[in-house]
Amino acid sequence: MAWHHNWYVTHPALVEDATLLSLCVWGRDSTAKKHQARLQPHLLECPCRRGVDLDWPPGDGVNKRAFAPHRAPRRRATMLTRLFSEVLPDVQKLSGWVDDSEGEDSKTKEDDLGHLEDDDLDDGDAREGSSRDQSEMAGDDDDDDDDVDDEDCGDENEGGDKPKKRGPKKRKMTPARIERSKVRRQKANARERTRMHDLNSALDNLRKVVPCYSKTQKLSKIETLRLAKNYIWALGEILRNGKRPDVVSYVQTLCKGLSQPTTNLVAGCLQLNSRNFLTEQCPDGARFHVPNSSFSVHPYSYPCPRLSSPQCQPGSSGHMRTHNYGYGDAVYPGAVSPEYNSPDYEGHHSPPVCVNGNFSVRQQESVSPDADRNYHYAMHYSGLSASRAPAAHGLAFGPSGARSGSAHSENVPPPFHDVHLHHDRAPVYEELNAFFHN
DNA sequence: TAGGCCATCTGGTCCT
DNA sequence: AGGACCAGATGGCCTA
Repeated sequence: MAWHHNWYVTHPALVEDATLLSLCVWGRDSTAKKHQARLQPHLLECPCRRGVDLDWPPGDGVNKRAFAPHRAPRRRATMLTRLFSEVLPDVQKLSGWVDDSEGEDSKTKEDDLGHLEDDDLDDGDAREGSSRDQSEMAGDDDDDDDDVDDEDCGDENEGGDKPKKRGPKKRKMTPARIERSKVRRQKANARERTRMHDLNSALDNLRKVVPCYSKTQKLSKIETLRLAKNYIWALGEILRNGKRPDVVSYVQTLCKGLSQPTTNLVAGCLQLNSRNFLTEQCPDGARFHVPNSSFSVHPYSYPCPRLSSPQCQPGSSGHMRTHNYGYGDAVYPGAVSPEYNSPDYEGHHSPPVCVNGNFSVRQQESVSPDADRNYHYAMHYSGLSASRAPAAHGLAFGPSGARSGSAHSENVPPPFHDVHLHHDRAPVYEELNAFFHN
């Protein structure tokens, strides 16, 4: 459904017609009705425009973004609503709450989104009312001393003889009450700010542990959540299937539902990071070979503007290379050479992600005895190549594994530090470790 | 300039 | 009463 001017147009091909209709109505053109009749079956009036005199296009000085058509995206579900609609079904399946086929999965998602779209449209009405209510509430606040009278007036205006509202009467707003209310509001605002900052900090932490991390080009909130969901899902699939994933399906899983720019970013990271894997594990290496760091296009590559930037071109001082971060010759996904000077890429903050199925354990930089007693460190799906990182290859999961991984612990980048698992999960990872190292 | 993303303010609701 | 959480509204910033 395309959005245009004052209407939702149910078919993109009708956008131009809708434009014409908009202009006719705006210009009080007599042909407006004719156009409207023709388009009627395909139009849905913008809910927030109902009952409002048309003033399109808005003149100078009018906040065009506040104007209905441009506010259309805001009718979409909020981030959390979307998140739940997208993530919850997968999480449920992953955790065994529900069991359905893959085919039904995508259908369910589409249905969910469809519901959302429908709800969004309906929401317009609700919001209109809500907005009206809010403005009335605001009016009450502004009119402080008259609020009780206003309320009574409202009743009289509507019904005349209607009985007065029952319930507690609003207390008159004295200056002291207004002041208290103000202070309360300010405190609430401060709390809300803090709360949102905490939420954002948590999201930042999440950004650091999903497969693609860049300090300067941050994933958006919703994309971070989507990628995290996909990442969890991909890891779950590996556990379920018990075999190394195909690089293509791994990338596809990670990029499922992501926007094109994010897909490019993630694919770029994985392409970069899988370089080692690709050249070592593909007998027909040419298929995935990334010659001279130029990241030539193969059937599964994604065009990444950043990767095609001059900095990334062969011969430039900033061309991308894998980077030794002090883990022997470990190659970290997202890691780039120090020679890659672009501040945009902070590959070393990315978690170890790999498509070759090798796990490794990261040890905290300095582990207190207490921490060591209570936790062992999470396994990461690592980009360590078996042949290039023999130390990592031999790591074991669980407490002993954590200790064995401490050889390079001082080099662990900060983002990994707060990732740890409780001991009661250790057997699972030991089992995993055994599997992946057989 | 439209659209995406974000921060902030705000009022409502629920809970303690 | 007050805090946590939520969602709507709004305006700023950035990018294609």
